Amino acid sequence: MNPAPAGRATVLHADLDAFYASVEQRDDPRLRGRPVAVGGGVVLAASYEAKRRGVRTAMSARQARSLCPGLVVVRPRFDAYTAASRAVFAIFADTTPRVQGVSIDEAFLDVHGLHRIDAPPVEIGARLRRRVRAEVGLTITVGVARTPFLAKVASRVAKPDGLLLVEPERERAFLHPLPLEVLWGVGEVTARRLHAYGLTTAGDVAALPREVLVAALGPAMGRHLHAVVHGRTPERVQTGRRRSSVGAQRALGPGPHRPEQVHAALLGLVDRVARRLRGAHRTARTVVLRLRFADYTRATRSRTLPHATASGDLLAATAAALLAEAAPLVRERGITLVGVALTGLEADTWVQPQLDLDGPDRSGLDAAVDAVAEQFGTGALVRGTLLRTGSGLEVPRLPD
DNA sequence: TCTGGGGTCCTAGGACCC
DNA sequence: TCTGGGGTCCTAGGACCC
Repeated sequence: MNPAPAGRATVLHADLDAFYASVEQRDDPRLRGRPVAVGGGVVLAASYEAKRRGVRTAMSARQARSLCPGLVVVRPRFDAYTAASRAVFAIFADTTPRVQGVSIDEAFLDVHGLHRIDAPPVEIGARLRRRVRAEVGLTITVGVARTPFLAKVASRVAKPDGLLLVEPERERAFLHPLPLEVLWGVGEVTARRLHAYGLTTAGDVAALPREVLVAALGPAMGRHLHAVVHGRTPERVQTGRRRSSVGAQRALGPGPHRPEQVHAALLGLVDRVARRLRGAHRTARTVVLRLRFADYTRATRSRTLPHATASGDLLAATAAALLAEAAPLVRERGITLVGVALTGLEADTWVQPQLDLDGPDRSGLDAAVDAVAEQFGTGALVRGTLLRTGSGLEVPRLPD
């Protein structure tokens, strides 16, 4: 962080506090002021009353209860969280057109240029907090800084129910005393590696040459961390990014599970993600099967198709083939979780469903066209190009 | 401490091509 | 003859985020 960096603090990071738990406390007055965890077997979110007593996300409910005897565990209500998130994001969009959603409960807002007609960034942040509280009934913390990364760290430090501005000339003074775990992107493994070198703060890391970090952590993480502790991260908020994968998974419990059960669970998951894929007007090229076993080891198997598709049948057949390949692993280790992800997503200018025209019923082109209409709606225009018998049809989608 | 469900990005080896 | 270097794609695994 050489001389004071140019640029002004015009990036906001807005992050709802203990989101799921706060929605539960908002909707049920009996939960207010009490330690609350949302989840079933595992804690998905904890209220600040619970966090103060050591309850953490991803902890088992049993462990959480033993740490915090009065803990109230409530089942998640995802519809309520989605609705609350939409309401908050509507306020974001009303604040600035340049919003980058990070997850269901946080976003970056670029308020560069708004101060002339509106107010300084800190005041925009303060007003955002008032509006979210008044209109949605939730508390939100806002960090304001020159870059998204610094704004994110600022909101972490300011939580809960806070507002923190990091002025460009104070970045080093703000960042360097912080424990390195606070840095976005430094998790358990990286923190442990750095601790092994006797490093505990961001400032400790900043004292090291880049080559040392690269040697210790690998090229990407080493370069990233070096840039981070010297305040050199991108200044732009990235709007208009599209998701690059969709997935679903299901824990099956300790088992043992019969192969037909696993197969049926997988088909249910494929059906779900294929629907979401089509709902988003996207197609996918790669199917990834995710497995977890009784010994908590994991495995993935993937297959890339010659063409992107949104065909539920083809995706299901591909996933089933991957599961069949992994059958020996499943038998030996005992499966406890099955998941499917679709990657290599493509835009929806056209789709190429792979239809087996030489299938057992030999139903031919008409049936194939019907299947396309059923899957993609009558808005799909069938061009009718038979690429090769059995290989598929090109189906351009009409513009909305 | 025995663990949910949704994502992003990076690494490394092998195949294949020029 | 026998062996270079670079690039891309695919597959599997891992770290990290909320």
